[in-house]
Amino acid sequence: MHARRPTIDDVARHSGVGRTTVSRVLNDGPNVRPEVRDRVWASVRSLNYSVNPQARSLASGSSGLIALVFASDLEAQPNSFYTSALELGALRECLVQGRHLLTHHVPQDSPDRKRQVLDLIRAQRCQGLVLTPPFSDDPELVTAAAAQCAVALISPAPATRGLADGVGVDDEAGGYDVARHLLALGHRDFAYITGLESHLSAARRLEGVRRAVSSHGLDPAAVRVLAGDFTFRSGVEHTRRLLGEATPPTAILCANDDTAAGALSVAHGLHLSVPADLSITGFDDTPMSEIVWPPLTTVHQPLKDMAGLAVNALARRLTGDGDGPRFETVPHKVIVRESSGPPGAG
Amino acid sequence: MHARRPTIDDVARHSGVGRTTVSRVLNDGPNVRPEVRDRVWASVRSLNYSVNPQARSLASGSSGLIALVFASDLEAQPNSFYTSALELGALRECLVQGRHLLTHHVPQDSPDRKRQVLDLIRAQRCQGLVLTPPFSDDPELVTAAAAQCAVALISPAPATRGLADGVGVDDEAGGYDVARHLLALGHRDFAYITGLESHLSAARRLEGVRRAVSSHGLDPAAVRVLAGDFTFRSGVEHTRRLLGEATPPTAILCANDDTAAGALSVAHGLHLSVPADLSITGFDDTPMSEIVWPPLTTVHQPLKDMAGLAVNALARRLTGDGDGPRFETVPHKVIVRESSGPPGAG
DNA sequence: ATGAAAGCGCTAACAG
DNA sequence: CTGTTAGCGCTTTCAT
Repeated sequence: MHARRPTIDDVARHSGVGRTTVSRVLNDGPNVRPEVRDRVWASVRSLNYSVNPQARSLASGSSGLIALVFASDLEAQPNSFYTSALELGALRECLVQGRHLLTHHVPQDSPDRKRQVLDLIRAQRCQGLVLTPPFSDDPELVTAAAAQCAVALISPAPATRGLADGVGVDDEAGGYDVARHLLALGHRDFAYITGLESHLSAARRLEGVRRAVSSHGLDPAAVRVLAGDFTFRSGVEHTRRLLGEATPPTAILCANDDTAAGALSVAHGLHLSVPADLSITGFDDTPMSEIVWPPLTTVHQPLKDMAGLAVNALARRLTGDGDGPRFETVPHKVIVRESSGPPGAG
Repeated sequence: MHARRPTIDDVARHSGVGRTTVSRVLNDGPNVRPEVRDRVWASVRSLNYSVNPQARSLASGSSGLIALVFASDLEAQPNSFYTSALELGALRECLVQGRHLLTHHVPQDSPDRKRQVLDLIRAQRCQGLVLTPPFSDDPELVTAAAAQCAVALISPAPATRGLADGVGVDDEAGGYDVARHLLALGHRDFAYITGLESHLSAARRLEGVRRAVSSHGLDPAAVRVLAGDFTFRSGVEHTRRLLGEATPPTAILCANDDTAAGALSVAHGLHLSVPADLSITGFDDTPMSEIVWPPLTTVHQPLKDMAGLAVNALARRLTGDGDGPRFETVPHKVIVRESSGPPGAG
């Protein structure tokens, strides 16, 4: 397909220095005269040289690889916006850090998911792992992974926060805040469609909702809770059921935007007007919340930043920052759009 | 973090054979007695050995890397569903082929996008490249890339089909088919919101629409054409303008689902009912088309399969299949949902 | 059918 | 500041 690529020795010869010096220049090492440095870079450009990453990894014993692991199925495209946002954020930070990103999708429910993750580290020689929910909630998995390489967690449960670095919003507060928003609008009768129960971060959102309800002097047990799974479909099914009841809730809070979109869809099908007849809220503030009609009131989560911070934490760790595991809370924000309003306006 | 990993020599010693034999077993090579083969595999398992991919690449001179290149910005998440589908399809086939996928996002409008793509090949030692639109339409880029490594194109324009392998639906026929669907419903007055003009595959959809209109005895020049860019936003803006005209069209065809979602959103904002007052169609059949209300009539494109076939073509090429460039047409299908119906029903 | 030897291109001590 | 010397773990001739 093409001629032999120039090697580091070609550059050394071309610029009249030793191979080690070229290596130093390439790696921004110390102890090289500026003059020589320039000469070497000139040779690099003129020969159109670029280091062979495989050779570098082998020699340095460091692959530079970071894996981003999602719990999903290769067949499905669950929460495309959610995963894309994380991936983009991770990719960008990897670029900055001079590392490479491997994206991996591991079946949610696979019994040997732990094995699959560990195999990924082993087989690819990954040096860092970004674990997303619900993997980031699993102390056993996190412990096993952390024994093999650096680990950073997206939205980890409190139980795993001591085991590895982590980034996330205060999910409980996020739930509390949306619920307060609805209470302020006058709502008193709520339903909450949860995410998969294994995703603890989403479960904490419900706790926040309950706290808000309590703080308003209402009975938190009166919040109807339905077990969803983050999908559009689960939003559809549960909302259909809820709206078939004798006294449907006036507001449905959903564990994420996809679920809320499903709820919205059912409301339309029944010719209800949102928010006059029913308020609906999501979580995440993915682009989906602006795409549906009416645009969703939701809780913003800075997903790209979170992934970037996770990669950054890994990079720090890999270059020898020896602190204990640190959890970084990033700010969330209730974004009020048109899917929420005062109840009974219809 | 952990002890030294076992190397091929450890396995050789453990199973009492030479290093070369182990390598043969690992690579399914010939000339190994079944008995020995079994013994080696047993050692591999018992030592929990796995090959070091970096060392293998270096020694064999083959990285096993395939890059999937998107024209987009790291900041934006354009067509998340579209890119996710392609990525998932490519990932799955890479798994089958024992190769690794590198996903790359190159700024659309970057003047040195060609350089960026070529640098990717050079710097990462990629052996194969999957190019998506509009990169797959650019003969200069494709030619330059094909000189460096194997290339496969997603939805290439006719002009690039002779330069590398390609996969895609018949876009012209897709446009024709949706338009026929609307004509059959009784529509006579159309608007078409295009994608970026550099994406030739989307432009061919418009040609198909025009052909359908002509074949119905209507003037194809009467189709109002608006220059969009595949985004939700462009759907919003153009639809707002269209519906402000004295005689708005009865049907708006969009270059993709995102744009159609934007059109839908405007219709809702104006309290028009879809499809009674206005029919709207998309293209791609991403999950978005089922998420919006009403669900979109659209043209299905088997994106995951397309990406898989592209990777497969690369793999064949890399293992020495010396045919000329082959373009594979995959089937499209009009999916009729509720965003299209007879005009004037409102 | 198997093994010995020679690198792949690079980084990393260690000498100067 | 700079070069010399060893490998990193694997595949690949080439003998046997």
